[in-house]
Amino acid sequence: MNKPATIPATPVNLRTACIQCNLRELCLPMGLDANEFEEIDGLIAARRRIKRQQHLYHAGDPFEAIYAIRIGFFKTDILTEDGRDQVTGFQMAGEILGLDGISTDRHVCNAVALEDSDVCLIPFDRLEDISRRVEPLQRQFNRFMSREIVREQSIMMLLGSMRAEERLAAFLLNLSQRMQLRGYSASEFNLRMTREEIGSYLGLKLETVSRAFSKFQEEQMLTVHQKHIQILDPDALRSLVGRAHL
Amino acid sequence: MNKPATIPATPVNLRTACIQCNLRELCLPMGLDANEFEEIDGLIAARRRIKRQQHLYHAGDPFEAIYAIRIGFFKTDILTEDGRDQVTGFQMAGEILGLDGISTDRHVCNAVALEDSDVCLIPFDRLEDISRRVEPLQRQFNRFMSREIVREQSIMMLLGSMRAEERLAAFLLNLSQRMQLRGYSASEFNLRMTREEIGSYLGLKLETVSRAFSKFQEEQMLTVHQKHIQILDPDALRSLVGRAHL
DNA sequence: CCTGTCGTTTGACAGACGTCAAGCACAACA
DNA sequence: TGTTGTGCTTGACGTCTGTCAAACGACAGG
Repeated sequence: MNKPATIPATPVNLRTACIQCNLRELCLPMGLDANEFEEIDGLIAARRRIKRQQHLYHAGDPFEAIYAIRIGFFKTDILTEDGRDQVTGFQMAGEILGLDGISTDRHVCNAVALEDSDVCLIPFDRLEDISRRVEPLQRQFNRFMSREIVREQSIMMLLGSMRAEERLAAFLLNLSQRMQLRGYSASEFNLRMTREEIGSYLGLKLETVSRAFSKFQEEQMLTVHQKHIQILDPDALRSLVGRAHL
Repeated sequence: MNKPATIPATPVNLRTACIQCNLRELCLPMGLDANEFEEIDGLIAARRRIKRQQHLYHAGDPFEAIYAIRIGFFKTDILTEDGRDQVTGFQMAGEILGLDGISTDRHVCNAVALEDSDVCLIPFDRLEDISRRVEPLQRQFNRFMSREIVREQSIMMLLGSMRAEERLAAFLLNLSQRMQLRGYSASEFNLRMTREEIGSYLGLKLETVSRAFSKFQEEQMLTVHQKHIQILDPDALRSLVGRAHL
């Protein structure tokens, strides 16, 4: 049995990592042409395998690289000295981890795998370097940063102006849409996180999340069994989110 | 939609805009040396004067430039179709507006001046262009994007895990610190926004904000008269924020 | 198979904040 | 100086969500 020492050797040819990756149209190299793919050769320094419940990085770690998720599912969270703890996001294949570390040269949050995962390690100075030569990569990277800003704004909206059931509905619809983008069913999937983690992300207690699930099930909007979700009436969920509460 | 008619002519020599600007150590060109200042010549395309209550841009406007605030104070907010409205941030001199527009080529939120203001218009393609040649500018810009991500994460923490008084305390301390950075008093300043805008930002109703102010005043942490704030006991505010609620 | 643990569900209750309403302060303006 | 409007304060009350507690199912280890 081979225990992975540090960064496990990968048989993958990293020189063609992105070209061969079937996530390339979701991920950083989105929209690059053949020539440009040549140029971003060497963007990926390594692959790293992270087992369930392991950290990819910790808050406070020096920031050296960002990570593109190839396979798996992560959460990011922050734990403050006074014991406050909050999940700041859930990330899936094709999404980028670590952008918050750029500002202070240290990671601000923890990144934890919620299932066995596989990430591409992109040294940040290398990314900056190549970005200066490959305009579309620069453009794409800026878009990713901005997209993260927009994503967080929508969480702010959610936390600031929605009630429990609206929050959960918005959360499920968002998950559903991201699953679909990756070729999975939009209506049926398994949650990778606990009720407590959902609650933490949505600014709710786990009991409230659980009650909301039960309510949705009573009202035939979906079925829940453990982590398995089947959305029966997405429009009902949408109308929940889209209705200003009086 | 009251868009400002044109871009008013400015007598300023824009070729030396940043060099002569006393905000340069807070703003994008932070840390650039003399040579690099030469190179970012022409980064600023124009200045724009925005009167109180006027929009700098609207949600949905095509994204072409970001804005550096020279003088003044802004809020950004989002108004959804269903009538949900939320302030997503308050920005002061030296801070950058418009980063959220990069991802979709359209502005996501509205930017409204809360007092007569003056901004530097930075065409985004020009910024990208110069960033490719001037590494410190690229670096600095990436940091600004990342800083915005971190800022929003801290709002998420606030909205997700703090109670009303803690939120207001955190808000006031943040304002205070930013005032101080700009050479103003950390303990005494005027709010530029209404209770309703504060509430919207903090995910609270204006009455709750008002009550929290009154409570703080009763407890001698500060004095409030209208928009004038004097912080008497910053440590008391800090301990409010830093204490996990049981 | 039993047992302990963890995640979840559900109920009863309490408290923080929202809602609604009235009245006040201050500024703009006639 | 009076009037009007906007923003703010304060009170009474309702409700959503948090808190505390009990019990259940799934799963892992002995």
